[in-house]
Amino acid sequence: MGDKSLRKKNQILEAAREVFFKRGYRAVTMKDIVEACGISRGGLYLYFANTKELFEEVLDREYRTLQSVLDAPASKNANPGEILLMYLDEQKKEILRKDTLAAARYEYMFENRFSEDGMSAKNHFVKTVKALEQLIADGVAQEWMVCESPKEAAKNIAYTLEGMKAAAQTIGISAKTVDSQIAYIMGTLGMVIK
Amino acid sequence: MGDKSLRKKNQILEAAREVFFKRGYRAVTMKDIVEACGISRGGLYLYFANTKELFEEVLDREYRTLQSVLDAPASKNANPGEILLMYLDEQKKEILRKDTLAAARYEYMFENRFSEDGMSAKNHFVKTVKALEQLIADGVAQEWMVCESPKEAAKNIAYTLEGMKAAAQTIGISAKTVDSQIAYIMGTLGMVIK
Amino acid sequence: MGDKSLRKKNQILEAAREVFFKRGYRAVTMKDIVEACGISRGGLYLYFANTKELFEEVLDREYRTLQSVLDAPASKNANPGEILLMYLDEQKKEILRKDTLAAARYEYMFENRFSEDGMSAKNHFVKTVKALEQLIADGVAQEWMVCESPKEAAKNIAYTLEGMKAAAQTIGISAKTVDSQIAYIMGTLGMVIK
Amino acid sequence: MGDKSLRKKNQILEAAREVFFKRGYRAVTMKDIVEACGISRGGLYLYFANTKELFEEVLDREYRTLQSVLDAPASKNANPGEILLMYLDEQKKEILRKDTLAAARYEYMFENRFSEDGMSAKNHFVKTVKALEQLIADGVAQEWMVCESPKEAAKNIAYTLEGMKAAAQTIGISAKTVDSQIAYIMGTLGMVIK
DNA sequence: CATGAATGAGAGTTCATTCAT
DNA sequence: GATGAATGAACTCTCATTCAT
Repeated sequence: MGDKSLRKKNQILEAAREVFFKRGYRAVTMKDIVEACGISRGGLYLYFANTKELFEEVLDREYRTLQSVLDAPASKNANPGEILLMYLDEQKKEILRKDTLAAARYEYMFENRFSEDGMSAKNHFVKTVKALEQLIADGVAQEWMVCESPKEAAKNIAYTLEGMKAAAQTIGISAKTVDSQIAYIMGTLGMVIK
Repeated sequence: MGDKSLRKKNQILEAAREVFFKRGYRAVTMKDIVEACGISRGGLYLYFANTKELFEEVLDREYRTLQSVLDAPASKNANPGEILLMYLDEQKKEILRKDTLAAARYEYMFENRFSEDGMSAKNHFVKTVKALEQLIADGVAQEWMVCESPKEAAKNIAYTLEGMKAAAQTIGISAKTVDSQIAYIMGTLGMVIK
Repeated sequence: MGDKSLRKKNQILEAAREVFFKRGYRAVTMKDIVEACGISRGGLYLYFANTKELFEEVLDREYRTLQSVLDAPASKNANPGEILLMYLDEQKKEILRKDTLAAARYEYMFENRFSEDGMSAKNHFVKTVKALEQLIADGVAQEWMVCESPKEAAKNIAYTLEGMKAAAQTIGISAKTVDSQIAYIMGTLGMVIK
Repeated sequence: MGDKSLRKKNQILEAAREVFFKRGYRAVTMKDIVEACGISRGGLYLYFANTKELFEEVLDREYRTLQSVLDAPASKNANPGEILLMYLDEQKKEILRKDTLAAARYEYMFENRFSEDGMSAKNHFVKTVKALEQLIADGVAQEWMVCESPKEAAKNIAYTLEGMKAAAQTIGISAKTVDSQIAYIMGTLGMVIK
């Protein structure tokens, strides 16, 4: 695939992200995409066979962008508690951001829940839990935190965040609620937000 | 609407539940329902105008069934901690049950997240949180539990459960994980499962 | 058909007239009629097999009502010119009346233009032309009017009225226009409206 | 829209005209058109959204064709009386032609009598009346005709023609009758057909 | 590579008509 | 006679997908 093709593909993905954000996953038709990115009907099929394939690439790009933020070694001189707080603040932004693909992602995952396609989401989850567990274990070792089962605590944080994300897309959630949940989580680990 | 009509309506709702469970919300067409309950194309329209209306009634029935379990005064001689545990066990069943409408429910909620139709879900959530808060407050007052902010703890439980429900429908969750999360929750409230 | 049946039939016809007036001929469904007269779906079929049959009876009733007005010997002491004017005034009312079945009648006639069903309309037209011709011939004989070919004059009046009726149902017509056309017609017969 | 598209559109319009002529306006379905012009179901929708849109374009074409005949400067060396006669002869052909859209046009107009869509018909009528009025005024000025109110005479001609057109589609009309009506009209203007 | 007209399957919906009660 | 639930054919319209240019 040439350079020109790659640029075109990126154009499509950007326009598609907008469409998926606005209309979710299932409601989106190839026609919608075609209209949104001003490409020809047949032309789109040269790059993507269907909306599923398209969405998967959109999601991939999204994950990569998010991951790069999270993996950044911004934690040089920070203690585990500070790092955890930074992570939770990042998640807060994600929960509350307006132009999220979260709803579309859920739709996609529900649709493909019996197939293998949800694996990348699962891997992402497992990875996150492990990182959190390590963080908490470190926090306990360095006596910043109090926790008997870092593994369960990590999972609990992950599920709580997942629950807030789902709620944000369905029944709604306020910034204040997210804040107080963050404070509560920190509290269960024996830390207090200054 | 006569007695016979009501019976028919119930038949349709039962068949429809099966279809929604199998295929989610959006993928379901009136034709699917028609074929599932051996009624004529036009006949179905005598009872329901579209899949949305149908699904809302299916969901209503579902809520009523669940609610009746929760509202049951099974708590006569139980202390707050025992009641909470019973509630969490009930939720565990719901999280793990195979024939759940959860995925379809999420699809429905995402689809209608900007309209008023999601309100019943929100009310259900708020109600649950209030009940949990009361339970924890009682538990603290009777010195069964330790908790500085019952309100946040209640919300935390609700979001954790929501996160596990969402996870169950997407990346999957094991009974063991649910059990250990229940234990962890009880632990944060200063209780230990025997 | 018993007395009760006849009453029921009349009820249906009255409700049906309203429906045909409001929605024209073709747009009307048996369902519309059923809903308008509060009879059962199957019940309606005991009296009328379809909307065509129904409309024909509604039209028949209408003709009979109109005819009775026109045939009335209101012309005792009137001269032919006065009678003609009276007739034209009657037609003016018909042209301008709001609750006319004219549009539905046209629809019906166009629909059935190749069948025998339009004959009653044709008979009605021929009868009217003959009466007008006689009137004009009398007027000429008694030297109230001037006309070389009463037959053509009569037809001309009939077609002009028909044209105004059609116009009233499509592009609209004002009372003033009808008035001036009546005056013009009288003028062509050498008469002047005082 | 390319050249090929335009040709296709014209093909559709021609096939559609045939269908509308045969079956009127309301009875025509998109399926009828599809079958008549050997196009695919979806293909037709690329050009026309519904039968109304289609019929309006068919009618437009028709009007344009008719108009071009009337606007032709065939009147170089003709006096007003001769022009009027030519016009009436043209109308005679229209009244009597077998493959006319008149019936469908009436159906369409009745159907849309309360909307703005009937306006083009009204404009057409008004335009015709004005042209006739001018013709008669000229005829009177040049002493070919005798008429006290050219405006009313013009309207009378228009309504008479309209009446004959309607009659042709419903109760029928013979060539002889149209001829004698033309003669009568000329007579009322003080002219005699040689 | 790129285009966009064309296809046809299939969804939603309505209605005349029937028939067991 | 009277009811109204049930039927199934038919209609409108949309969309993923193909294919000649």
